[in-house]
Amino acid sequence: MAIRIVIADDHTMLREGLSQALDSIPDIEVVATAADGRELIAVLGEITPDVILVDIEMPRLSGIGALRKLEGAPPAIIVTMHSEDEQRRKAAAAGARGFLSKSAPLPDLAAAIRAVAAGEELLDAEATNDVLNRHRQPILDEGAAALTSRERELLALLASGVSSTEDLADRLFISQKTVKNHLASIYEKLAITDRAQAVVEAIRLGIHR
Amino acid sequence: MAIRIVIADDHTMLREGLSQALDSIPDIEVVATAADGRELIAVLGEITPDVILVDIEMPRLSGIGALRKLEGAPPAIIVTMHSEDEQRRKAAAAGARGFLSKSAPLPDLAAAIRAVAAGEELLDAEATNDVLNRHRQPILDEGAAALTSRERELLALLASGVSSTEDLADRLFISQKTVKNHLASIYEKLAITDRAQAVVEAIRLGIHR
DNA sequence: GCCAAGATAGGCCGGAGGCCCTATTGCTGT
DNA sequence: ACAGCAATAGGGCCTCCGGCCTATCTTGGC
Repeated sequence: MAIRIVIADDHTMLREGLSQALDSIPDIEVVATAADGRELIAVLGEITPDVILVDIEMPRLSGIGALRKLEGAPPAIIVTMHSEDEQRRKAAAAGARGFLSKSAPLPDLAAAIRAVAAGEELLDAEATNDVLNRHRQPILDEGAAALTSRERELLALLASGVSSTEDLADRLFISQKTVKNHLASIYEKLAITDRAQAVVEAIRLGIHR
Repeated sequence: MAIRIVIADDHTMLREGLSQALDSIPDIEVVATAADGRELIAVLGEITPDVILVDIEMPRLSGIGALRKLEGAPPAIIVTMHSEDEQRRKAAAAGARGFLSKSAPLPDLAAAIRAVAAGEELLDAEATNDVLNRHRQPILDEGAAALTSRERELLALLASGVSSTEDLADRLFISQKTVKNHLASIYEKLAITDRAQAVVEAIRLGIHR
């Protein structure tokens, strides 16, 4: 269902931080991480993700070096600190399908992952922006995508701890009856049965605030 | 209540990634981020966090440079990619209270934040490990810390979507009555009233899986 | 101009959930 | 030895929640 990715970066703070941030996006799932090129190769021997995110600067075996050894591996997005054209060229030559700076915003990274997972390429610096724009929207599950705006509002409130029918009605300026109707509709779409499960789903789908 | 921190790093992926990862720790709250030294100074003009995390390598104004201008600012932890003694020395001279490599594991970073917030120092490379060990445990809210192991188990199940009394009882091999008793005790300790709010709190406190 | 879908609101009913009590067993620390 | 607490279990009560249906009004698409 979700796009399964592996992250390779030697700096734990970036690796684990990015891992949690991406994992919290509903249509992206981080299935493994690696601290250098060799670990990445070992990981890909065990599991096959949809996309891999690879840092260039890594000890023992660099990202570019790892890609060269990984013919036919999952499509890779090269992520780097100093994004010079020289490195972009090398990355492309090593078989990368995308190229992004670590200074790129997270939504762009998410869009790049979706784009590459869908078979697109992000190597040309000029064309990249257009490709990203086409993949801005998260691919939600079937039910979640069918939620109406009012249902999302209600769900966000629920996920913030407003659980009683009365409080929900007051916050949305509607009758308690309408709150129940919306909830029933949410339950059906998300295939759940009560408010507690609704909170679980709301948070999983990133419907907050 | 929670330790309020600000993160300064020019690479968005690390900044935002780390921000989300740290924010998900119950006793840490990221109140702002900055993309370079000048932004950091501007941010600290507006708000006063308990601890600041500062990268050294940043455009316009480096982390060290920013610290030199920030006499009397909140205690700072310097975070860097290449942790050489030379940099550690400079960081200490600029008034930093802690020094960590970006390759350090996240739990160590969290421990460092707690240590510095409590007034300790992490500048001596050898002593750092002992200090960190003294701050491994997250500082949970009063109520959450009082939860028993069985209550945590139940809460974790709830947060995974097992919401009915019957299912909870079956999963824990206890009677439905005992489930209700545990829940009542959880409600009291967390100052909440129902299962939906319990899910919100469970996830906020990191009680999962 | 019409139909579908969303937002609103109501009724009715059965059962689940929350609240208040009591009680037993076993472990832990003093 | 005893107090305290965690874990277990039960009874009774009453509210609120979820399921099922109907209905109106508005909006947007074809």
